[in-house]
Amino acid sequence: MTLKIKDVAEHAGVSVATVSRVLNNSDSVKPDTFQKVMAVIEEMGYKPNAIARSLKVKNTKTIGIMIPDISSHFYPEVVRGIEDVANMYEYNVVLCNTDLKREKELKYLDVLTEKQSDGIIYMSNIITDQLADSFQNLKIPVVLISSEYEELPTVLIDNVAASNEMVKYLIQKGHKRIGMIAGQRNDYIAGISRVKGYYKALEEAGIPLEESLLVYGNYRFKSGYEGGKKLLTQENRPTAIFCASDEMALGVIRAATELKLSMPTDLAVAGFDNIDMAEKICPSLTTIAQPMYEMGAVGMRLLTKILNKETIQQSKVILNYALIEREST
Amino acid sequence: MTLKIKDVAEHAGVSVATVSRVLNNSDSVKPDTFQKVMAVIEEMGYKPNAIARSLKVKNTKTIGIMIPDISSHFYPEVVRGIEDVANMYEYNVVLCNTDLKREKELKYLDVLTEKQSDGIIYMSNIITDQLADSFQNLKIPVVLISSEYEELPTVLIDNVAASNEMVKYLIQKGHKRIGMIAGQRNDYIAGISRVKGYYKALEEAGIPLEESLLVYGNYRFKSGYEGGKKLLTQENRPTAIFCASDEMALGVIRAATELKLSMPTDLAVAGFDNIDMAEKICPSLTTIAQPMYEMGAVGMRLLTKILNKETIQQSKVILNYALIEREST
DNA sequence: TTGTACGCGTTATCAT
DNA sequence: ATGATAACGCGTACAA
Repeated sequence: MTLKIKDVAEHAGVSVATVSRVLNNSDSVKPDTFQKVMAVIEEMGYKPNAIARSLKVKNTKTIGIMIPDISSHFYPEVVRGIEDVANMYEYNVVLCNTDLKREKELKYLDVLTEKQSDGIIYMSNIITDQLADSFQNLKIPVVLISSEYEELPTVLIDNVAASNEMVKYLIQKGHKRIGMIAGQRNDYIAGISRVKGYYKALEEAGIPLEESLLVYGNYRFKSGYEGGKKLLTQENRPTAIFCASDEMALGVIRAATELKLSMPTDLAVAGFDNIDMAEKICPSLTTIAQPMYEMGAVGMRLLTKILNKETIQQSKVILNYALIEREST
Repeated sequence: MTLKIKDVAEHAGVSVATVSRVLNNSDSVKPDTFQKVMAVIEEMGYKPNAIARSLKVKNTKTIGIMIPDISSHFYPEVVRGIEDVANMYEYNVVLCNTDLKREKELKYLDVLTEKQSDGIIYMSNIITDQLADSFQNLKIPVVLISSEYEELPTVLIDNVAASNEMVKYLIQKGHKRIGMIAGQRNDYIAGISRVKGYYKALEEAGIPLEESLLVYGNYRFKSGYEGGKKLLTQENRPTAIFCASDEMALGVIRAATELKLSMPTDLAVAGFDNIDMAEKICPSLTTIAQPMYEMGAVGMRLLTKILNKETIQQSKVILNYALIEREST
């Protein structure tokens, strides 16, 4: 049987109330008794039971992180940002991989609720109405990262502007036939928005759109590889390819290498995200840097504010991105 | 105020005991009443309070994962394996990034204890005696992954054999001057063991050891890059370099590229781990595949067995590795 | 098969 | 400044 507050109280010759007081150094307790109780706690190696405490105080200092898959790039860095500031505010994080499966999401929402999590951070670009419904019915606050849904608090970058800037940059480099490997069509943030920026840049430059230059992927390497093969084997191939994710850009680089195209002379490749590998591979990758760590940190900070019932001036936080020029263009 | 079991009981016209029974479908409850109670639960949208439950049943269905840094390669995949089987057994995981800092480790150990975690999975190659002490004093079970400490249960691969095999492979390829970028000197698993395998292979082939061909790094890209520069700029440079991690191998590839060496003709490079990028970069990387997902899954499975007090036949699980030949050699 | 009542380990209110 | 005690929401003997 593990030690309880009562055992400490008896050994110290005080009441449990007093022990509780020194534990939370609340109220006023005479310095003498404080010392005495502290000594006994040390000596016995007593550790308070946070579960019992939570039952009483109605918070658990625990939040849930819902992401598609921790083993996919982009997320670990964000999660690290979340955990670091969670840590500063004495929160723990429980990790939930949803694989974007509806049942898993709902199941986790249930479990997190039942375990009385104080809040939830949800990440992944696609939010269905049904899921949003569940969020609304939740009694615990939710913060979105790189997602958007009506009035829910969120932190992200301006995806349209970022992709627009990247395509403009490619145009300035002299490219006229610019292909794009886009994200998913039902993904407002990383899918639709980035295509929008691409279209906008071409229009502004007076370059006609060509349907055959736009293919869709799912952000993963394989889809980039396949999309790259498709774009590069057609007659009159593009001289530059812009990808909605770095992983897909790596796929394009591999495809180009197999086709004996050298970069950036034969082909320019640009990505999106700036995952850590972007600067490590050869050729290193020109890309849009999303402040991943910061997105996590800011998202968690926002959540703590909500949990503390502080007034938040803006519930949609737009972070800065940056175009990073490297060897691939 | 949120719903309690009592509210359900009143609405259903039964006692709280009965409601509790249908919730845990324990004991025997008449099908009629079962249905009735279930209906009320549904209708009211009642969700049990897992905290109160935990206080009573003395388990939380939550385990802690302690790793150095989720944003460093290798870990996300392992964590995914852990989470998947944790999920199967209805456990949740709380993620703890320790940065290998002693105070953070101890702090997390405390918090996990106070929050009554059912178990802990600890990952990171270096375990000090002091930390092991804390483990021993812990009342909750610990499983190690890719670590080793006396009798603590663990899952890992045979690092000596794996590195030995890789170096032998390089020798068979005709290399005589083989450099190595090793891990840390105080790291028994990924540091010392892999050097041991390297030495062994050289000795077995009758190749004399040369001190200048062995440099130490810390598994990260930068240390690989610097080590690579060092090895490749010395007179009579090695024709092959074996790295104790893929990240360091990527560093070597970058260094070699900058020195205008082409792979594998001028230089062969081999890594260790088989992180997902290993097959995506150019040249793709020859490496030792550690079954990362499986290591996590098996580790968690081991923990559930311990938690269920099942008898475990072996507390040290050695998993299979594989040498994967790719373009870099 | 169902209900009553106690206990899980805390915190917080109200006295003293 | 300190102590007694009632919650917190649930599971489970023990009774019925």
